[in-house]
Amino acid sequence: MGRSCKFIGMASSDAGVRAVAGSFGEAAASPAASAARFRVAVPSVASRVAAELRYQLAEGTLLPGEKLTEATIAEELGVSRNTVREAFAELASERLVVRHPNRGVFIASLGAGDIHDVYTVRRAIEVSSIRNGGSPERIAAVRAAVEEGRKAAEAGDNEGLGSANQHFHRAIVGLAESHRLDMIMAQVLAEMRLFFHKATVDAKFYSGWLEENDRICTALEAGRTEEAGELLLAYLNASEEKQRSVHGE
Amino acid sequence: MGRSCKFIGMASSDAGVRAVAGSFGEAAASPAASAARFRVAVPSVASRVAAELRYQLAEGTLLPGEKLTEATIAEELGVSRNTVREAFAELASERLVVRHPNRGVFIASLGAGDIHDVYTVRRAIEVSSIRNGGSPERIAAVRAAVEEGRKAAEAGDNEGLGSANQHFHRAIVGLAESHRLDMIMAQVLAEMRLFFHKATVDAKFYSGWLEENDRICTALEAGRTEEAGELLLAYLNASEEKQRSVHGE
DNA sequence: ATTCTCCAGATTGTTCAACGATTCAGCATT
DNA sequence: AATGCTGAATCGTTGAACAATCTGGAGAAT
Repeated sequence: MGRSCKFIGMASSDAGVRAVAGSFGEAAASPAASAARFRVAVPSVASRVAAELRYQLAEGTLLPGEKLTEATIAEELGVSRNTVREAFAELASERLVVRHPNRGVFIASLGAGDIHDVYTVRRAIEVSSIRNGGSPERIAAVRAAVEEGRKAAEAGDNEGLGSANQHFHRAIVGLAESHRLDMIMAQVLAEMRLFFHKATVDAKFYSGWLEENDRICTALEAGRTEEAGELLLAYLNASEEKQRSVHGE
Repeated sequence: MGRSCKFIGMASSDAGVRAVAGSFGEAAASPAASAARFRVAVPSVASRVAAELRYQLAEGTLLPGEKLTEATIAEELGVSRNTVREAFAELASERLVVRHPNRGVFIASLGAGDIHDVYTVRRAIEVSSIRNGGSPERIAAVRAAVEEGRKAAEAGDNEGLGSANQHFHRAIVGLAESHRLDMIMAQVLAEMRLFFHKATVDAKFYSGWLEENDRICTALEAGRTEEAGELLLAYLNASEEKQRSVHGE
């Protein structure tokens, strides 16, 4: 019986579209796709299920370590078990869930080692991106993220503050104008979001990096990319240290 | 009717195992998995199908742009269409195939833009890894890859030469001891393999980088990581340029 | 009391068959 | 030549089924 598909449209911002965006994002790559450039992006049901789960995951409805039962989710969302399975495959490829053969899929949880690992990736791609500078437009995007953070701070919007920080770092990676780097960064940030629910938004946690971001951005605008890279690196190291202290060990 | 599963075991070296390795590779991350640490790694059928396709892809049996029909492959490999579908999802997440909704999946092909993109990723993670040095064991692994290349050159083994080069660069990323960076590198290399079939192994293509690798490795061993990074960066830039010239535009 | 064996219940992995939806190519129409 | 239609092929999704595997506990053995 076809149910009401109540989860349509509540996809998590960009995640839901990405799966489909990938199918026409490489217009230059596949000649056959050049004709259908403006295809209407209607994500498959599987992708929407994945998006819904991503949403609940970012929202904190689903907690790390929790088990996801195929049948349950299939019924809850009114889709076939097979479709849920495809959604799981999608999420597993993003490391948001872990598959244990014959046991099921569990929401991923970052261990102490993973924290260092994630920050290693961030150091690699963020510092590399900023050291090579970027077009004026891309630099402007970085500045915009700094402004966004400042406004959120003034408004006392803690939620917006965290999101602005993510925009800042995403904008930095954006300097490189590399689709693949953007994807990697998005994935890493998604993994970290999973984690932030433990280290609940700590007021002190965000203190300080507002001006830090400003300084980094200023150095970047002035063309002192080497200095910007150093500042960013220092920030990432400090951030990792903070995370580690918050998260035991 | 259960067929003979003739493709069991012919998985492409590491690719086939990786999907499963991921399910118990994070022993520290998921506490629940600690008990079943030594589980026998029997990849699911879907993973084996994916491995088989990866193999044919690396082998050149399947060419970029080619279409993969679900039903055909399902019959050829004696598995269900649904399973093939899961395999496709796996490959799509690795960018080895591209999904066109309602049209099918096609073997990915790298365009001019993708080349630059891929090299941007490599510059970011390889240079970052080498600049931070690494443990003696990891450095020894880099040296081993250089030796492997030298021996292959002496033996006139062109095939082994290319593979040694990949080992070299993988060893460099290995310096960072980051599982995620390793995965990213493996994926990027897999993508490039797809591409090399066009720029058929050109003798001149490999000329020069043998000593280049040696010099990079020597600098690394001497602790001159900054210099090693510069050399590596120069190599990557030159390599990208070569690729671009070979590949039109 | 601890360990071992074994069994029943639950969940996953995989297959199969079916149906609507979408695309594509060829042909007819204007 | 451009447009619109029709039919075949393929994809997306569903639902049901079955074997394989895991889980947890009851009972037996030490």
